[in-house]
Amino acid sequence: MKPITEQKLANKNVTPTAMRILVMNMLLEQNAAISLSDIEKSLAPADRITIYRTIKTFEEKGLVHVIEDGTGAPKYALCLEECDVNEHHDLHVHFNCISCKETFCLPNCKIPDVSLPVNFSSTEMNLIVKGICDKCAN
Amino acid sequence: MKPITEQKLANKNVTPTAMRILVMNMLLEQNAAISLSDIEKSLAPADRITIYRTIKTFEEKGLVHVIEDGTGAPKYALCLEECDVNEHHDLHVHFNCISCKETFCLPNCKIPDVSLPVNFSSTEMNLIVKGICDKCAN
DNA sequence: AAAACAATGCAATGGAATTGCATTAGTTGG
DNA sequence: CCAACTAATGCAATTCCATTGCATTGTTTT
Ligand SMILES: [Mn+2]
Ligand SMILES: [Mn+2]
Ligand SMILES: [Zn+2]
Ligand SMILES: [Zn+2]
Repeated sequence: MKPITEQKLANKNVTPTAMRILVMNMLLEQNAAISLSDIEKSLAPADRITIYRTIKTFEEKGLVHVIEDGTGAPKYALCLEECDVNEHHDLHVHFNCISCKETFCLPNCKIPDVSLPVNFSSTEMNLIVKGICDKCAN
Repeated sequence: MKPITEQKLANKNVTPTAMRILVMNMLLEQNAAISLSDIEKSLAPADRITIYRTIKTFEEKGLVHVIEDGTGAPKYALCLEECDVNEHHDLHVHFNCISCKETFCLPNCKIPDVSLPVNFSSTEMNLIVKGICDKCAN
């Protein structure tokens, strides 16, 4: 097992089983967010439900965050270290390229403050930008 | 048929059938976005698939916009007049209250500009804010 | 009225999320 | 090391929702 994989799992008290190591390694290799079925295909013939539960566990433990990019299929990407069981802190923008269909985390692109109507208070924000990514820009 | 209902449908060249009038009236009564199953329950025993196709038609014709609020069930709300077949122009923030679970359009709350990384360009943005709404505030 | 087109209702399909449960692997106290 | 317990897995089954096919019905056009 790569040391980084081991560390990621250990940091969040997730016991490093074979499947979890496979999924974590796959997540570490990505430069875009991936869907459950992406993982299933890549890890076939591994059991679909075990993958599902692995991702659920990762999500609960603050290892990955879900990105609803409007394409129908939720995508997953590794969290920053600061995330934990109780709260995710990925307050960055997510970008869905309408050309290559990839969804990226933009960790340096923070969600700006918005002034809500009076008596509304916010605990969480989610900004999806659609457009053309750098690789697809002509 | 209420004149406003008739007008909404006529404006977008949607022929006013019985089902479409029912659904449009229901949408007009709401002060929060509603899901397909909300409509189904409210209009029971009307045919589920016809409701589904009605909403699809409304969406395509620029009568309603979809809100993916992260709750799993897509919500629908009436568009502003400026929306049309080719493009929706509802660039406002959507708010999902974690207390009452309702999802609201905040038409006066525009999505702020974000500075994307170099060579990324945006065509569309979607901002969901979660928190406590005015009615649920302490 | 006939033909053409649009909308509907019901059946059927398809896909993905979720759960139940029996089995297997891993951990811990004695 | 063994028994007892807990965690993780694999497979079947369920549930839920979106979507399509098709025959029927309603509407518009000529
Ligand atoms: Mn992210
Ligand atoms: Mn809206
Ligand atoms: Zn791209
Ligand atoms: Zn509320």
